[in-house]
Amino acid sequence: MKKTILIYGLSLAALVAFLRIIEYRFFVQDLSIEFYVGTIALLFTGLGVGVGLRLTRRKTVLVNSNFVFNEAEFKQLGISPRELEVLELISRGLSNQEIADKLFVSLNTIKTHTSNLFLKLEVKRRTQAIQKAKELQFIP
Amino acid sequence: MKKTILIYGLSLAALVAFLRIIEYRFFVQDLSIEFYVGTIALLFTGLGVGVGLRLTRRKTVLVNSNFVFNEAEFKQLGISPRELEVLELISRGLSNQEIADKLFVSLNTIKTHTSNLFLKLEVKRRTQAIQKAKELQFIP
DNA sequence: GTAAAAATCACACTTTAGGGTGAGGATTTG
DNA sequence: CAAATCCTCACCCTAAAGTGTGATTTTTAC
Repeated sequence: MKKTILIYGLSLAALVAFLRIIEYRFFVQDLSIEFYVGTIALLFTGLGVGVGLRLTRRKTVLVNSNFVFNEAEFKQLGISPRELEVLELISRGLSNQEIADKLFVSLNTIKTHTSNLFLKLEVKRRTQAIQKAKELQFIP
Repeated sequence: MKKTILIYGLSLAALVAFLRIIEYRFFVQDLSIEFYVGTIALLFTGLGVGVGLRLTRRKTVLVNSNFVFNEAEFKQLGISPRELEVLELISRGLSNQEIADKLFVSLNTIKTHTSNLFLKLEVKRRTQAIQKAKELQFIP
């Protein structure tokens, strides 16, 4: 990003300097104003497109590899942190017993969490919960 | 895209016309050339960024919606077409009974399919099957 | 036309998941 | 401090999932 800004500034400065130097010719030769405007417009459109592409390239990568948690929807559904933790382990394919062992709590506790999760996610099964959680971007 | 080009052309034309109209002031008031260059550069950089964003937005959508089935791995595991069908419905969150109803076969048939699937995918649960199937790109 | 693979189903059985209810302890918040 | 959340756990019961074995019928392929 800093490189982009630097290149940008230098391009602008160079262009201005160039125009300054040939300033007298600007009036003498009577090149149309459209020509200069067009040239500048073209140059900076190209730069702008480059910047735009660079901006979205990062966003695209973010969408594909990184994961943006949907905080808004998450809070609206009132899911607790512990429940989210359980949800993630469910999506990894763990059984309730395995989750219980991993979190050092009883099987019944996990069952309670999952029950509450299903209520909040409005689903009936863990497989549906996985689907919905991915849709809502609670898990990658 | 056509709209973009149209807007672009109109912007350029409008700018040229505008400069034409105030052309005499351009020399009389001796506003610095940097000002004009900067203005044009800024304007068209903005437009360029817009174009760049629009270009990549489509690509992003394509990346997210397209899905390439992993035929090679699929054949290697020896999964049958019917099993794949069941696998997909499992990943959609359907129960065995629902799958049976959808495919007009008995619950036991679906159980057999899932059992064979789990063997071939080397998993123990349907939630794990979902995970693995997505990893191997059998399902989106 | 026969062997192999795929699809179908049954029955019995075990394990896991899920629903409902209640309840105690910890932490936060007004 | 009182109310509200959250986390924890128990018990009971039903539903769904998964295992194992065996068998019949299509389909496919050679």
